[in-house]
Formats: sequence, structure tokens, C-alpha cells
Amino acid sequence: MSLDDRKLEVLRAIVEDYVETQEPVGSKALVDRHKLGVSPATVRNDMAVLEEEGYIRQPHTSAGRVPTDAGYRLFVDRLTRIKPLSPAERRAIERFMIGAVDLDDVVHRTVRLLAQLTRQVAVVQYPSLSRSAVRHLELVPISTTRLMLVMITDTGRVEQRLVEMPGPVPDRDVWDLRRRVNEKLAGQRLADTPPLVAALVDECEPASRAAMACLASLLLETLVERSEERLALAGTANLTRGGVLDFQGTLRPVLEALEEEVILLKLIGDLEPRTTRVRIGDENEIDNLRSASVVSTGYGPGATIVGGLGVLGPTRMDYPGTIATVRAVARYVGDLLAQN
Amino acid sequence: MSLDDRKLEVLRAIVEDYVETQEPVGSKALVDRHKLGVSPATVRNDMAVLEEEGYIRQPHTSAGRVPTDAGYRLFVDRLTRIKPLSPAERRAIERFMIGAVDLDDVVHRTVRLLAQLTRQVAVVQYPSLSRSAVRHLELVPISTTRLMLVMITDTGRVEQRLVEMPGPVPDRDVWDLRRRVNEKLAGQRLADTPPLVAALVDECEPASRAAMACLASLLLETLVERSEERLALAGTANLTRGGVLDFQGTLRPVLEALEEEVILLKLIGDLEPRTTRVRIGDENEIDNLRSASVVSTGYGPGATIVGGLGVLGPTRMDYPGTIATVRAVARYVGDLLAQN
DNA sequence: GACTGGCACTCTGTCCGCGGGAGTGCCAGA
DNA sequence: TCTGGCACTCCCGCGGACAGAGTGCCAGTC
Repeated sequence: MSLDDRKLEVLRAIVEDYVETQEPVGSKALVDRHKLGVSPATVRNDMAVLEEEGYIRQPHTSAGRVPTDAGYRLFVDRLTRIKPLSPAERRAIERFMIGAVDLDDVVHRTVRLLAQLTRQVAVVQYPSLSRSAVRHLELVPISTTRLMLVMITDTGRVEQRLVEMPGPVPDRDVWDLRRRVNEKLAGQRLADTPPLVAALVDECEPASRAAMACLASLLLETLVERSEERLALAGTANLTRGGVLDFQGTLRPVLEALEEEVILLKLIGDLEPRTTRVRIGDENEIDNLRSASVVSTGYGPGATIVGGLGVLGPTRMDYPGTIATVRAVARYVGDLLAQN
Repeated sequence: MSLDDRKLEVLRAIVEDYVETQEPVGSKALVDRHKLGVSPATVRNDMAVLEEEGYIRQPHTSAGRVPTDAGYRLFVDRLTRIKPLSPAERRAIERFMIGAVDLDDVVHRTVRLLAQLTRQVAVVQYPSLSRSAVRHLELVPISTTRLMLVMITDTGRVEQRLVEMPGPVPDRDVWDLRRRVNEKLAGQRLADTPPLVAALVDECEPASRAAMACLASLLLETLVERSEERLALAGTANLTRGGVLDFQGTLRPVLEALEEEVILLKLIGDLEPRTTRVRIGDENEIDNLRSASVVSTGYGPGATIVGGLGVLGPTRMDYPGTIATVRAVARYVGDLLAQN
């Protein structure tokens, strides 16, 4: 056998109460707070089964029960009632995001908004270069042998890199380079550019080939291969809510993980379209985050995904609320990007 | 009377021991560890005086002594022996900074380096726009009525902003605008530009005046007035070292302060040239940081200062070491910038 | 067969009292 | 002016006692 409806209901009640009170919940308290229609003794029997199945556990004999990671997982998968955003939250989103002037601004506002609404740590990835298309490439002479390469993408990102040329480059040549590069690459997705860049060099007359090769290698190396990802973080102070009880005593490992961009990108940079991913405790591959949960999703204009965003908090988290908020914010940001 | 040499020596010993052990230090331990040449009883008398003068205090009767903020202040002002960097530290700086490819890279490496060397929270301000000069302004058409304005400064910063033009702007006009703007502004410090920008509009023939006015107002508003400052942060995990004893129990207020760019800028954005500023505990204007100390200094190529950097940690901090490191890193970054 | 009330049991958190230890302040003497 | 000695104060850690919360189990009921 496995779990009948009432046992699931008991699990839900335990999760909900524990998330709220942060204290192990006992059978008595449970029947008091929830209309389960049965006596504490019955609930105790159900709890024993739930514990045997690994969904809840006792911190110690004769304490109340606490959900395990598996318990949260079941809760999220099967017991979550979709919780619509409150009007106040909707208004907060609008108010926060209105008047954003550029991409940087959008990303920063978004991450703060997320942190504030969910009362957790928020992470927002900038639109990924590899998923963006080149809008324009600009070459600006800095000195006789140095050019600044500025790339503007259709998602609004602006990336720049200094190019050390093999020799002096007269203005005329700069114009020429700029024209060729743009003709070839403008409108192309960055992921598709490598062969085009190679072709650019091949098609070059010998005179300017050296310069073009230099430019091309830089383009490939720094803008495509290293495919620079950026992200913004906010709300670390929220980690200190609820005492140091969450995160088993120390924030240390969590703070350390949050400093590593690579880790954060792994967390929110999952690419499945239109789904919200929830990683609970041990499901996280990163050891430092074994006591944390991450809710993340992709965002982008229309149906395409250009980047990820999400929040991180204790496993003891309001999953329905957090999931709803993350989704809503992602949708809003997507719409904002679509307006460009 | 006030403090003779031996009393100062006692204070120094107390500070040094307390910083190291994080425990109140008593008279006995003091004479054991330091060659003071007097007995514990004598030291006790000196301690009584130091306490009366407000430089040390007892957590409770019959405990050892702990330096007060004033004690640290005196220590920093009068008792700090300059501590040269270890060869290992010098090597770490070199190794860390070598191969930085652009300004973003330099700033990020710097902030991580600082955090690692001092084992504290590090903050680095990007070169301030208002202290930079315009190297080049670029206008890139995004759509018929939208331009992307890209500004490159002599400190390597690249800022961009979307400009919504009053009407369609043909390519010819874009060239014209770009030429005029650059002729007028290139080479000027940003702080000096407002009258020049105004002049730009005045000198414009009526046909393109509307467009220029639009561009000008954006330039003024976002690039000069709002004088956008950026900064980088690293090492927050270091706040958790030494238990939660530092910061009187909760990291909360400190983490909150670190989220506010405005606050951080106030902390490290002090402009006096070539000095290192130390703010100890209560000397901080920000309430949330009353239990923290900040060591900051300016950096820049040659003698000019273009930005600030510093570290934040518990008042119980190794001041001589931290000051030396902050200075050394600032000098190194300055040299790096000068090479451009 | 499923549910319930009752009861004994277990474990935690807390309060209390009690030394041991560290450190001080003071005083008399060198 | 410094020092050794001494009494005093206060923290800290330990063990025991106790109340409270919660459980597991069992016998009884529908």
C-alpha cells in the first residue's frame, strides 16, 4: 500500500505548519489547526507511516515531526495548490519595474523586486549572449594600435573588449573593418557566428587580413567561446531571517556558494522552456547548498528563453508562494523585453 | 596627567592579543606574552587608568580587558607599526592581477584579491565617471527613432544609454551628431561637460536642434547628473569567521548595509588623495555598521584619484595588516590603470 | 477493520545550586 | 613607584530536578 488521501493531507498540514512556525509539529497541534476530522491518535498512526516512508522525521524521540527533503518534494509535486498573486504583489511588480531605462536597470530592479517579494536571496542572469543575436558591432579607435570593440545585442546587452592590433590602423581601415563585420554578423545569433567569423578572414584581401584576423580571434575567444554570462544578486540579508536555525547553524557555506558566479549560473541557468524548476536540499548538486532550496525559471520575450532567474532560501520555504512569484516576475520581465 | 609610554605599550599589547585570541585579556597573560618588564600588579594599575580614560573596558567585573573603539583609534593613530607586505602577499597580488583583459576584469579581480588577502569583505568602486574624461562618444542606430549612446572614458569605462529621438533620424544626421558631440566633448572631464553640452545645442542649426536637444538632455541627466557609480563586492562569507561573536550576534544589519550601493559608496568614496581612512565602530555614520570597521583609500593612475576601494570587517581587526594590504592593492591597481 | 481515548514513557529545555578558575582591586611593604 | 599577597567577584560548566510536549501502544468502540 502507500499513501491514502488523508495521509497526504496530514503531510500537507505538517509542511504548511512547519514552514509557518519553524517548529516541529505534533499530532495535537495538527488537529487543532486543521480540520482533519480525526483524532490525534489517528494522526499519529498516519505520521508513523509517513515517517516510515521517509517523508517526515523526528528531530529526536518524542518531538514533533519535521518534513524531510522527500516530504517537501512530494508536497511540491502533488500537494501544491496554485496560489495566485495578491493584488498588492501585482501592484508591487508594476510599481517596481516601471520606468526602467536600460537592461542594467531592468536586471537590477528585477533582482531586488524578487528578493523583496519572496523575502529570500534572488538571482537574475543577464540575457545570455549565446542566445542573443548581434544587433551591431562598433569599432572605436582608442590609440593608433588599439580598438575598442563594442557589441550590442538584440536583448540590449552591450559588451566591449579592447583589441590590440598588430600594427597602426588608419581610420579608413577601421571603417572598412566595421562595415565588413557588420554586414556579415548583424542579425546573426551569437551561437551561429563562428563559421561566419572564419569566413570573414578568408574573404579578406591580404592587405587587411592581419587586422581582421586579430579582430576575429578576439571576437571568437571572448565573446563567443567564453560566452560571458553576467548576473545580479540581491537579498543576502534575508538569509538571516528565522534565526540561524535554517542552514544548520552556519551561513558560511551558503554565502560562499553565492560568491561563485559559476555556481549561481548552474543554479538558475537551466534552459527548459516555460517550466519552473525546484531543487530541494539534497537535490542540489552543490554540497554547500544541501540545506537550501532553489526555485528557478527561464525568462525571455515571447516563447524564447534568453536567461534564467530564481531565488534561494531554506528548504523550509513557502513553495507555493515562491513559485508563483518567481513565475510572475519572469513573465513580467519577458514582456518588458518583448517591448523592445 | 595622561598616558606614559608603558601604558601605551600595555594598550598595544591588549589590542594585539585581543585581535588574535578574540578573548578578553588579563594582566597575567599580558606579562607572560609580552616582555613588559613589570609585574601583573603594575599592569593592573595601568589598566585601571586606561579604563578610566575610556580606551579599554571589562565585559564584566573580573574578566579581562577588551579595547573600546577609542582604544582601537588610539592604537591605529599612534601605535601602529607599519607592517610590510610579505613576499607571499606581493606574489599573490601579481599573480592575481596578471592577464586582466579589461576594466570589468580588473575590478573583479581586485575585489576578490582584497577579500582573499584581508579575509574580510572587500569593496571596489569603478573609476568614477565624474573624475574621468570622455574618450569617445558613439551613436549607434537601433531603430529609426532610437539611438544607442555609448560613452568610452579614459579610465576604460563604457556606459551606454538608449535615446528615444523625437522623430526618425537618417544615417547622415547620426554621423553629423556624432561628429559634433565628439568634437566638443572628447578629452573633457565629465565634470566640466554641462556647459559644453548646453553650447552644443545652441550652436546647432535649427534643422537638427530637436535631435541634439534630446541627446543633450539625456547626456546631462544620466551620465553627468546621476553620475552613475558602480561597484563590486566580494568576501561576504568572511563575515562568518570567528563565530557570530563579532557584530554583536547578528550579521543582519551588516548584510543589509552591504546591499545598499549608496551606503557602500559613502564608505569608500572618500576623496582625499593618498590617505588611508580608517573608520572604527561608532565612527561610522551608518547605524548598521556600528560594530564594524572600514579601511578605505583612493586609487588612480599616478597622483590622481579616480575611485575608492576598501574592506569592511569587525572592529576587532588586524589594522596594521589590513591597512598595508589595502594600500598595496590600491597602488597596484593605480599602476595598472596608468599603463593604459 | 478503522478509529479513539487513555496511559506510560521518553526526551528536551530550563532552572537551580554549586564549585573551580580567572581576574581584579586594594593594601602594606620594599 | 613597583611588587607580592590576599580577599572578593563574577563567569562558566556541570549535574540534578522538573515541567511540558509528544509519542507508541493497547484495549475498547463503532
